Amino acid sequence: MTVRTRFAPSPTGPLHIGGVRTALFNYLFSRHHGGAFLLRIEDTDRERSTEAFTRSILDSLDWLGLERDQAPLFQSTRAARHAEVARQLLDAGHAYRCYCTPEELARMREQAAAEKRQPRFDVWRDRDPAEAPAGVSPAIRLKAPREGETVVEDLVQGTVRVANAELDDMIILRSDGSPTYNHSVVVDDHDMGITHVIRGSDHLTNTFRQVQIYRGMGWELPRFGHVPLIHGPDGAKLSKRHGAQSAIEFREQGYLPEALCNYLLRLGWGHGDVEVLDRAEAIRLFDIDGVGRAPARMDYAKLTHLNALYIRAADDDRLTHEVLERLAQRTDLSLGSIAAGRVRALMPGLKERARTLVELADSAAFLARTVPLPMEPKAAAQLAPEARIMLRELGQVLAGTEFSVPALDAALRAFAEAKGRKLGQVAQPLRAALTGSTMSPGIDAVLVALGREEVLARIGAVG
RNA sequence: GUCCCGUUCGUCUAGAGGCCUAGGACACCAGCCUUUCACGUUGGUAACACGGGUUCGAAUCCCGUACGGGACGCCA
Repeated sequence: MTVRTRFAPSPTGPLHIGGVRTALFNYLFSRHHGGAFLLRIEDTDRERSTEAFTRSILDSLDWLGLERDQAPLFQSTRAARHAEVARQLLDAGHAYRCYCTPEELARMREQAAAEKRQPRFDVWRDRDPAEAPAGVSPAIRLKAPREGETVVEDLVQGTVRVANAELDDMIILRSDGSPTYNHSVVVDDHDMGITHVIRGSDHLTNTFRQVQIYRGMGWELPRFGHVPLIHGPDGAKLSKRHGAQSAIEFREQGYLPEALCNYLLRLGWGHGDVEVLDRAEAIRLFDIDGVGRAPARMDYAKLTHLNALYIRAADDDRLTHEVLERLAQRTDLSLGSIAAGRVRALMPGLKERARTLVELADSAAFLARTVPLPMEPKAAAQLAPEARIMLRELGQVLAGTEFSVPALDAALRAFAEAKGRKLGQVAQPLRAALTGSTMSPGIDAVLVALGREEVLARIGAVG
């Protein structure tokens, strides 16, 4: 049997971090087993679903490199098929028409709560349809079994069982003829030939009821795998105050997609002591049975650490492109081809020090400034009168030095020695003059990236 | 409230009855490296929720308790 998985988001918001992980697990699982990974957009809630969110989700999946094997299926196009299946269930006696009003349902809910049991909503289950009130269009309810138990062999949660007496008769077709979530999911998963349903564990209890539809239709069950949810650092539901939540936000905050995927993969799944895995390794090693059962907390610090690793390993041209795009958003810089060249030239030194693309761009900003540079207070402190005098002399030396790292390094050391100073006492004022900061990549690399003309201009501006 | 699921360092995890004096990673602390900041490197603090069983032996199996999460919609 060829494995077919799917990711089925509803376009009522951007792709959430939990969704990213669910999509990733589905993707990795299908790739690991040489199967297919499909996408279904669950846009049956016409009120809240938007095209913009659909696009946004698609963009995020592309950004993450989770490519699908077929064009997405839009659930809203399948209403007729859902109704058809509901009709078949009705004809086969597995479902019935329910004429309850919302008020009656509320009353049943209350009563069940008072009796400390689950509501069943089954008053029309055995009632004569002839008693149906005129002018009320019925919803269609599934007949849940009353005796025995339903057992789900979950790939993640293990054997999960519930007494059938706990099950209610859920609605599969609303009174307006539209399908409910639990119904359309089953029909679509079946029709799409999905073999493995990997989704958030918030759907686990739905599964017991969905199973009844498969049984009623005589369809083969897919395997289920319910992965635990992601919580915020404090164990509570992930919320805005914790930090980024959607793929878009992580992207904006300068995280690389491969770092986010690596982090999310390791969250709730482990393979020995392996912490860093690229996509190929992930596909090779991932399997659903290795996923833990307990919810995991989001740890932004660990993600950031992983991101730093991936930035260091990333291609310089790619990073330069990302940085220039971010710098272009800023109004305090003069970004031209010269500055772009400097960014590219200094990228090897810059990327060693940045944990996110935001930090990387910030650290490169000085390359796109014009004199006089804005000075951080600590940098200004490096430029005492005698330091300025020293820099003027140093400028004269640099005017005649070859602009290569070895030559500049030698020149700087010779200069410091001649002045009876430590190298740091020369490098720090120079760094301040050139960058406006006390932190930067190695000073030789900065000199080379800036070029002689700009270096002398910046030294002149503080002298 | 009812049902389902879970619980190893602060966090993510390794661990499938003896290999555990419980390993790794992040974070934290200290040292080294050093032209700054990082990186790197060396070392350190730190966990089997609790209580009963089973067993020669339990982090690993069973039961209970506590705590946490999820689900209980004509939402998805």
